[in-house]
Amino acid sequence: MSNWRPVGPAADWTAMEERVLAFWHERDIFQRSIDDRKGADPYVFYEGPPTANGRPGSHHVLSRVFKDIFPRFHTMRGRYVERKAGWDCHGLPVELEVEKQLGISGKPEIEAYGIAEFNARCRESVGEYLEEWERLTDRIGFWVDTSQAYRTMDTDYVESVWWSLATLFDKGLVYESDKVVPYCPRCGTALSSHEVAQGYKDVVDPSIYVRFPLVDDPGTSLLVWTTTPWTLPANQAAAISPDTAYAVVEVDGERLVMAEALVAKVIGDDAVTLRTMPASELAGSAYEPPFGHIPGKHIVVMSDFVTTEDGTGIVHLAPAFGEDDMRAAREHGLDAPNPVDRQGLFTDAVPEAAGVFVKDADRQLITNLEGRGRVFREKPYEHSYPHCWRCSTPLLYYAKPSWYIRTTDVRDRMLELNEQVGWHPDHVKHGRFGRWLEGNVDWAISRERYWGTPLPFWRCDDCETVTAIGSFEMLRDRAVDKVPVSLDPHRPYVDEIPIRCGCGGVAHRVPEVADVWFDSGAMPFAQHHYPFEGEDGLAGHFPADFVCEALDQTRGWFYSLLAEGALLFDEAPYRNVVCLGLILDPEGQKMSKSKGNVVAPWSVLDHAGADAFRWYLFTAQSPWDSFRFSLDVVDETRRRFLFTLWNTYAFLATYASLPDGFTPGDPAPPAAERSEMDRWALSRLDATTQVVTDGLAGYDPTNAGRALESLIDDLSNWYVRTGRRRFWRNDDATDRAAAFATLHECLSTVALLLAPFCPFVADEMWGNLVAAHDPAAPESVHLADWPTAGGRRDEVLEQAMAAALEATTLGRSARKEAKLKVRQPLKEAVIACPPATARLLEGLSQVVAEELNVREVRFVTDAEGLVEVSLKPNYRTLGPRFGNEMPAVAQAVASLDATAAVRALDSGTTVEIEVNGATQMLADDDLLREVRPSEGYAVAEGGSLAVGLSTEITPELQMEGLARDLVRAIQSARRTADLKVEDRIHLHLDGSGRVREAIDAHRAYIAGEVLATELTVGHGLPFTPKYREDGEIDGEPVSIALALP
RNA sequence: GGGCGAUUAGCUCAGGUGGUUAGAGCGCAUCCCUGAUAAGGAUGAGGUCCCUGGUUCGAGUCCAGGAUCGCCCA
Repeated sequence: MSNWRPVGPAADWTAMEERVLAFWHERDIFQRSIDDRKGADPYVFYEGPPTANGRPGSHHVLSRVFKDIFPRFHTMRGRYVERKAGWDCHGLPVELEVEKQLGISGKPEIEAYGIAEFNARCRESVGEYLEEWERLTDRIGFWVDTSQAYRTMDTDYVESVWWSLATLFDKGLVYESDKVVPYCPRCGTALSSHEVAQGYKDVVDPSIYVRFPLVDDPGTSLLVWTTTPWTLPANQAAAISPDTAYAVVEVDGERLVMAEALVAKVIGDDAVTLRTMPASELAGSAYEPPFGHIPGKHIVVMSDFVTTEDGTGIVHLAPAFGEDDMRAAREHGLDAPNPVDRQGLFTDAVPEAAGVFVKDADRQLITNLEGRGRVFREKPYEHSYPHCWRCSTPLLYYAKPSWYIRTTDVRDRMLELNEQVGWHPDHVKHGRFGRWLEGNVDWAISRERYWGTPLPFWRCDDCETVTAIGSFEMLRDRAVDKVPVSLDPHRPYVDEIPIRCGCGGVAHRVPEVADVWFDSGAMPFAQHHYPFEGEDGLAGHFPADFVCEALDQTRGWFYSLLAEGALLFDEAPYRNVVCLGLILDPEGQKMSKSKGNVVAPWSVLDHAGADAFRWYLFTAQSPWDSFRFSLDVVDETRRRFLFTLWNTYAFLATYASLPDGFTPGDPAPPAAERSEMDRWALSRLDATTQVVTDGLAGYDPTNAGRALESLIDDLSNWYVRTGRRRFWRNDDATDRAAAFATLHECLSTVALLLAPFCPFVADEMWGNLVAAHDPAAPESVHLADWPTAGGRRDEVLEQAMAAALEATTLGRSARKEAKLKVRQPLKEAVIACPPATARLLEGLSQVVAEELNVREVRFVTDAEGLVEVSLKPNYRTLGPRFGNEMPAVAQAVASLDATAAVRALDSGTTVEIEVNGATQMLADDDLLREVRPSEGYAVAEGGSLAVGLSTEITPELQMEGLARDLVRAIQSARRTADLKVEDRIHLHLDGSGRVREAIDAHRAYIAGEVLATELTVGHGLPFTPKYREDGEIDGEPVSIALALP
């Protein structure tokens, strides 16, 4: 009793996927796949939390399917793989979105609106697209538990983050410092270096060469170059390079001072150098500041950071607006006045531009300078300048107090830990990521914003001591007033909870919130509310075996995870990292809404389905390369791979379900006793199982997938195509059983191997191939164990099959050349090849004969005139032996009598050649043979063999060809008449004399092929036909009539 | 300006440790097959392997320099 479900064409792939999805939900397959492995060795996966306040795009599908494939694989391998989803909730992106919704902008307007209400809106906003994210996650088959998702805004999560910040504070790793930081005046907050990294843009700024007239040397000016004219009002000094020579040059009657090396570049050939001096001579000179309102020393100082790569070798110092400037100012005891407010507007200290945004003030400041004859030259300067990664406002470098984590303390440790991580691609370890770590600077973690984890630091109003609060319990203990039971640990509520300081005073929370990257870097412990819950701590949850994100996360999540892992646990938080490339449009341009080249994931899913989408992403190229993505490429994937797979599967299911078919478990000969084709298929299967296993274990789905694709191609286009007859109306029941058992095992195993890649079709196949027939088998492929290679690898056989394939290819080529169509049988094919190849091919000559439609395949390997032989040197063996004598060797080989040499080699002796006067012996291995049949055949040659076809068509062969044409015509008639494959018919034929002759000669063959239980010939129909047609074959009239018996 | 990566057919990509006809798919052209059929297959055209130099008997592959593109950083 067979339970085969009919398999139609792969027309509606998405409907199949929806069906499988429903099955998973109904039977709770995902949860069971985890629960089944409870107690097993855990395989830890961390979900890097996306922010769900926007629609998911195709690039999210990329990372989500890569996050899916390895956990699925390791689950099947027997590991316990929990998969907790997560959502990043805090941060500027969310605040900005809400600002947009509310139609407000900037901090003053937010505060006017009210922080409590504003944060409430933020909380709502992060869930806005949650439903779509979950729907997409489900539809692409990303198995992750969204019902237990961690959210960085949750009270428990925040408490864990507090614990970590307080721990670091108590270790002395947190400090507050006045530093020049990249600052977004619109958002009103400093940005961390990894945020700055995301916002570089090429812009054109005005650059000017400004005169700083020397006080003691009227008519002489320092020449200073700057690309930020707006910083000139805050000028405090001019810096020069201590190792550089400076020159006084005369230009158009004035004297200018600059680095000697830059004179030609800046002034040109007109410059007349009056004298040069060492930097030390220039140091200490006083000059007239560009703007006079802000007091300062306004002298020349020496500083190491000054170079002569561009500019004039004299740098204007505005300590409030540059990191180097600030350091130099400290060295030389200079002040750092800051005439710019938090919105980036000039204060009244700069009357020329009071109230103007600094970047907009450039023009009027330059005009002002020009009016006073201070501008030597102005030219637009194109450079890349950092912008706010969310709102695109140009960042200012700006001195202000910020909170820092002393990551530089663990820099070396992070480098050590990085050594333990398996990076994919591996060059990231010492390249992009390693170099980034080497240049580590302290992590600026404070943000003067609203929607984020509040820094758990309370500063005493009296003694200014800072206390770090590491838990809500501690907060309750220390709070001046009673803390509500349902505390929302966000602003403004925590701001309103003063605590008692040790000095007896009262402390208030500092106003800042934490960098969102600190939140996400805390997920290994915060997602489990560590250390507040459970005895086991992080056992089984740390470190991760595997994380995966886009390559740009080297400075983002990959870094924040490692930094927090090193600081808190002295351990690398992940063992393997897979980096993913960008999704680009077909022209290689970044997808962006403004360009209108975005491919929405839903359009791909609705049209091509999730399996095709996934397969494309896994196999198109290495994951870290960019994807030139379009619907077309996914569609091509589907046609090429999935349809081929489906056809093969449909073939098996269709024929197995016929009365003479097959039910899994039917007795079949052991693999070793099956035919060459079967053993070859099983050998290929075992080889592929090994490659796919190794590939996935090594985080290389690309080569694993490609190996699988090549197996499917072999099965479809060689094993099934050449073996179709074995499955249907094969009187040899043993052979039939062997064929079915082989193909069934191959496809069942393919379903297992494919399960992590294309979980839908894999489960669909599994259901029909395995689960439907075996009550003991898991009902879903995702509950099954990963297959192991069966040890049936036979490399000699695989080599032989490759030769057989080559022989058929060459034979077809020869047929084409001779214009002999394949349906016309020919007498023989002659395969000329070395004896070793012939031995390989002998067992497969039947297959070759059928493919080429020849009665006989003959091998010619000797040198008796049937073949022509030529010899070439085998460079691989001879090269190392003869080195630079190789040209002479090649010449000697060419002049050998090939026929005699081959005869000698075949009889086991060696061949002598003379190289530069010395006699050398060559063995069989040292010479490559090229053999081809002699005259009288249509020949095609390949690398190691040549195939000749006898071109003579005897009347007998012609009859046979005609009979085959007839069969084809009758089969076509059967189809037109809408008969079932297994319907028996009465058949009546008529035609010319030659046609009748062919029918007489091949009567049994024709009747057998077309399932005719009765075959009559001649005029006048002996029955009422169900269908009839008249036509021509090979120019001969033919009429066909058929009826059901 | 620095780091990392890439550059192979019209397009998308493969090409252990150097070895003498550089491969596949798509597209194109010409065909074949006909009970896997709303499929399948073959043959062919198409290549200065980015450029220049070097190492070597021999370089798509190794080395140096350069060009272009991308990402990251200053």
